[in-house]
Amino acid sequence: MRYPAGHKERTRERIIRAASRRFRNRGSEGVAIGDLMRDVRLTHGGFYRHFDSKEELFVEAFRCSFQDVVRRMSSAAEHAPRGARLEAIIDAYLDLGHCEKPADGCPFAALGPDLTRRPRRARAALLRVVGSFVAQLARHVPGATADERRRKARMLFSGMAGTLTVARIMPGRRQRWSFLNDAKKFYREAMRR
Amino acid sequence: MRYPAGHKERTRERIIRAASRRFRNRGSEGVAIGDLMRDVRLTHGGFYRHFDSKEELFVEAFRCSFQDVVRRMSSAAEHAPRGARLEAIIDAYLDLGHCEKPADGCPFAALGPDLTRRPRRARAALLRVVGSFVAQLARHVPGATADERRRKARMLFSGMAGTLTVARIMPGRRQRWSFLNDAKKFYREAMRR
DNA sequence: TGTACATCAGTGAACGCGCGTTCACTGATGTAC
DNA sequence: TGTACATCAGTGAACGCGCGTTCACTGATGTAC
Repeated sequence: MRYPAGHKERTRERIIRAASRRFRNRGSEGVAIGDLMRDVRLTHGGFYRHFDSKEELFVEAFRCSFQDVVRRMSSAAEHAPRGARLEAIIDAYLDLGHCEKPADGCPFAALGPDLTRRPRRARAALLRVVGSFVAQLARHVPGATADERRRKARMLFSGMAGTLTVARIMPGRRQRWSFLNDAKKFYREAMRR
Repeated sequence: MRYPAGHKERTRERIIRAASRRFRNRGSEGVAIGDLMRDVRLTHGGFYRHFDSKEELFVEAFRCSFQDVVRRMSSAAEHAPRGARLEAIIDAYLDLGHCEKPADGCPFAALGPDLTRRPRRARAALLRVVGSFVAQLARHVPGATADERRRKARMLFSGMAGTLTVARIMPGRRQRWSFLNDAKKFYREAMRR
């Protein structure tokens, strides 16, 4: 073969990462394949050696970026003392930096309603991805039963995602900052009890 | 004139209403002007007698549909007994019917991240529209000061909007229903204290 | 070791389509005289 | 009352552009012999 072993996989991965950034920045309709391939120093024609369609790429990109967020939240939790892990995750998710860099952030906050319009099958797959984050949150949420923790974790995720989206509309940095701080307090308390 | 007085205004209004439904169903990029004008039994060319651009229409449509939601929530509050008005609004917003008919529902839950990508000026205008709903909620939220009520109301709105979006991804009706019920309980309690 | 051939990631021209926007035109009614 | 003209919401052909997708081709390397 012309390229070393693993080359194709690496290229595919690079396309997915570039796409996930573009999708989060511009929305699922705002990304042209030509621009995307230019990001990874290739030409548009090569795209179809890696993906059947743009739709397939979108799902992959969502999955990939969501897993990044999960990892980031895990890391925040690990670096916090034992009793403060959930708060560390809340603070990390509602962080001003996260809010101001959607390209690196939670793809649900950047693309949520778009997922709503996908076919049932795709939605089920995307929901499973979201579920992995909820499960992670649930490990840190207080509650009598596993079920209760799961339910509270779902509220936490969906609420924080909506909050991050609202914060991103705010034109002023100060306003965003203050709003996010309120939200941190709100969700910390709401999860405590 | 060829048409009776007020005819143009009525047509403009019809276009806005049709657009607001289409935008909520398909997203801000999913609406073609030709289809839209066919909805109101006109042809695409006439569009520009009413709007400078599709962008202008989008903002108008958002405003219009948001006001509808505010009215619907007002009506829910009015029909509830004095002490249960906030709960009535929460129940109305997180209603399964609302969840399953995005075309008639909250445009923020249907288009939120899209607003994020508009220019600063447009975002400020859209945020003011959202603010009118928050102000309405704040009237019913318990709290020591007006400021505290406002802050809590913001959390309520942004959280419920995110929750509605998540519910819409769920493929099963039963699952949506159960999730929305959890959310109603969650926000009722969170607002109480 | 050398030669002929197969492989396949990537190239870039081309196709087809949809869509936002423009524009000359229509025709019913209002207005000026 | 009657006639000529102005108005303007709506029509539909046309324009231009961007974009998803296809496809014949390239050329470096691996493989068969």
